[in-house]
Amino acid sequence: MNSATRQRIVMTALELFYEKGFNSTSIADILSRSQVHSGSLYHFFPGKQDLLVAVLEFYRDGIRENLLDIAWVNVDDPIEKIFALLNGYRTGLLMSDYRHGCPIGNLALEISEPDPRIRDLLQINFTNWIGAIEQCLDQAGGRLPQGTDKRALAEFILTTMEGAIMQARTAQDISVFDRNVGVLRAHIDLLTEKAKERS
Amino acid sequence: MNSATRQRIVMTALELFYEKGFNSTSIADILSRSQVHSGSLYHFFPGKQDLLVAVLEFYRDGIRENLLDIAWVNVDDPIEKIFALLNGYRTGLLMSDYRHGCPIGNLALEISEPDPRIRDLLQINFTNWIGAIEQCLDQAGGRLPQGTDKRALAEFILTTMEGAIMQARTAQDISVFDRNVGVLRAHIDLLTEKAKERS
DNA sequence: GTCTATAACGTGATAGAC
DNA sequence: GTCTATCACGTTATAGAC
Repeated sequence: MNSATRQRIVMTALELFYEKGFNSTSIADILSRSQVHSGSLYHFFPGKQDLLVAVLEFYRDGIRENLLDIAWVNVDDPIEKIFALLNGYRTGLLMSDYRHGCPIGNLALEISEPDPRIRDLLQINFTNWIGAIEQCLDQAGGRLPQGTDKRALAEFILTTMEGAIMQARTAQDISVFDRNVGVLRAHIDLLTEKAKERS
Repeated sequence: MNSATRQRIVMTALELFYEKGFNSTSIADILSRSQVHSGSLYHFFPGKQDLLVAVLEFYRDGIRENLLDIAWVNVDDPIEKIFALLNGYRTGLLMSDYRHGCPIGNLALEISEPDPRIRDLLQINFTNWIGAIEQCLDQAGGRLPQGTDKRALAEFILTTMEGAIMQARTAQDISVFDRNVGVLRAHIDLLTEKAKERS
């Protein structure tokens, strides 16, 4: 079930979907980059959609070790964890010359009529990301005003990330990303200031 | 140059790109829905990319009358104009059963290697939108703290809109859109409160 | 499980009469 | 400018030997 070939296929598909999008990636692209032959691929995956499912499952299962743990190395403060994660996407943009944004976000906008498996997997990936941020906000506990809706704020942080990436990619200019994150930082600062006043 | 046929082709392409995306829309789709024959289409447009250019030019040239004027009917307050515009996208999501997000945002994420014409047109469409919001913020003048970077805030509002749409579409749930707009509203309220303190 | 060969289809695009 | 017919190609997917 998890042969080396299968893994290579999934990782290659992941890369290509990330760089070019799902529709613009052909099976032939995947075959040539992964050095696998058509028969092998179709042995593991009935069709292209199933390949996408496998990729989304990989993201879902690896969010901790492939994303969060890497971004949070040497970062302890829960608020700074949030900005460290955003900074990871910033680095991805720069390193890839604006080809790599957020893999889930790209797919979420590209797939207009997803089959239910795919829609659910996109959603669970977003939900897990939001959940991780919400945990940070919970840990930041008293620094936020009483009654702050931490779930809504976590969703808003995802929103900021996705929107900032979209604009930076289009402009091919990181400064718009930085300004967006700056406004988010300003908002969180206003919240922490407000929390201090009360105490 | 602007025959009825040409217009019908452009409007049909606009609709289909909006609903299904650029790559997932075939020339055949456009021909059948617009009731035009292949020869006519290729008479006006050398290729599919040129059709996208025409669509993006239509958005660029019509932002005032097709978007802003409609959203701002009976809305005078500059801050409320911002939320009225966001509410227009909310309505679009609901009316289309989450198929219609932001046409520019969708294309911006879908087109991974745009030719320069297309990238420039995506960018100018974003810039015009941001500029309209910035004008609102300028009009709201003294209600914001001195030294507020209104351009950055306008970019951030676009970010909020795009991210909120992305999440609402994926979840097929308008409440996440509303919560995102709610956090944006809270941020702007905090800014106006802060401006009042000073005076 | 892996390989080669190829089928079946949809795609963007063209030719040429009218 | 519009129409029909069709090409050349790339696509997903399959067949069948090994």
